[in-house]
Amino acid sequence: MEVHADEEMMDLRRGPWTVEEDLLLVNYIANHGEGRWNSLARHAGLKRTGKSCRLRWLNYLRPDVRRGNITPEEQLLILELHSRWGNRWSKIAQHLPGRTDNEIKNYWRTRVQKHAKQLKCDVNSKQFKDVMKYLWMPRLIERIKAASGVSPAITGVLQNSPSSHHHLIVNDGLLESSSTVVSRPSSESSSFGAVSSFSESFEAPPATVSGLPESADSGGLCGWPEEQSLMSPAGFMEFDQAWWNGDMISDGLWNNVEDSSWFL
DNA sequence: AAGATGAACAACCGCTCCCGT
DNA sequence: TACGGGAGCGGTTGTTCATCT
Repeated sequence: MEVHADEEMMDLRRGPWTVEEDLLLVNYIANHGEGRWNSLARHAGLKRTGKSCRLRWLNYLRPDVRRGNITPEEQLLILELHSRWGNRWSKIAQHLPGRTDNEIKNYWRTRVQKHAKQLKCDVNSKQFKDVMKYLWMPRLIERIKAASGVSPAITGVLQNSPSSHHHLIVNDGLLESSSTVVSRPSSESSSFGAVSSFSESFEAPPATVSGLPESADSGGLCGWPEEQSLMSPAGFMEFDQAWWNGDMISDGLWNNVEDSSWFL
């Protein structure tokens, strides 16, 4: 390949890193710190480009890199921050300590885009954003609550949420106050079947939360702080009305949602 | 048991921006 | 001010591993 002629001339390695290469890089940085990556690569005795060394260090070898599954809290943050900033992976990663932009990008592509594909809609479409906002994120919140109560990350998302909020649902034609929300009116009747429960009584959030933007620019799905929160009563009522009218999510889309448990 | 398929993740590529000269 | 090198970012590709048939 023409493109790699220079690298081949300089006998530069490509592809997966070996244990020996990792050790060389880690030891060099431990002794000399990070520096100019090209010269670092040379001085460390690595036959790699500076770029490759930087990527390996930042995404894999750095001691504070978190490994393992993306937690529901992190998923929720990613959904929210992506809705706010789009594909600004590094910016999003800044708010998920220990996670790299690459990891978040991969998560988005493999999980989120897959779900959009399953639902047969574009990941950037209003439809899919509604599914995220009204189905996926509530489910995540429910899971987080069930697992361990309200986490610091989640309280940040819920910064604008009321400390206690009951949601009106319709079940078999009866209005009742409940924490159960998000289900679909059946095609034959206007009743909600209970699907998920959340938002019942989140603790009052702290004034500031680490790991969250100090100044939000455009408002995301939850839209803190300046946009109306999903968790706010007004947000629910707006959603309810649209849902009741049947124009929130199309039947076809709903069938796809119903058929899958992907948002868990 | 073996091949096919898909998901998850690691790594690379090209572009842009920034900064020093 | 223009230019060149380094660094960072987002998109894309390649590889590995697990699951399915």
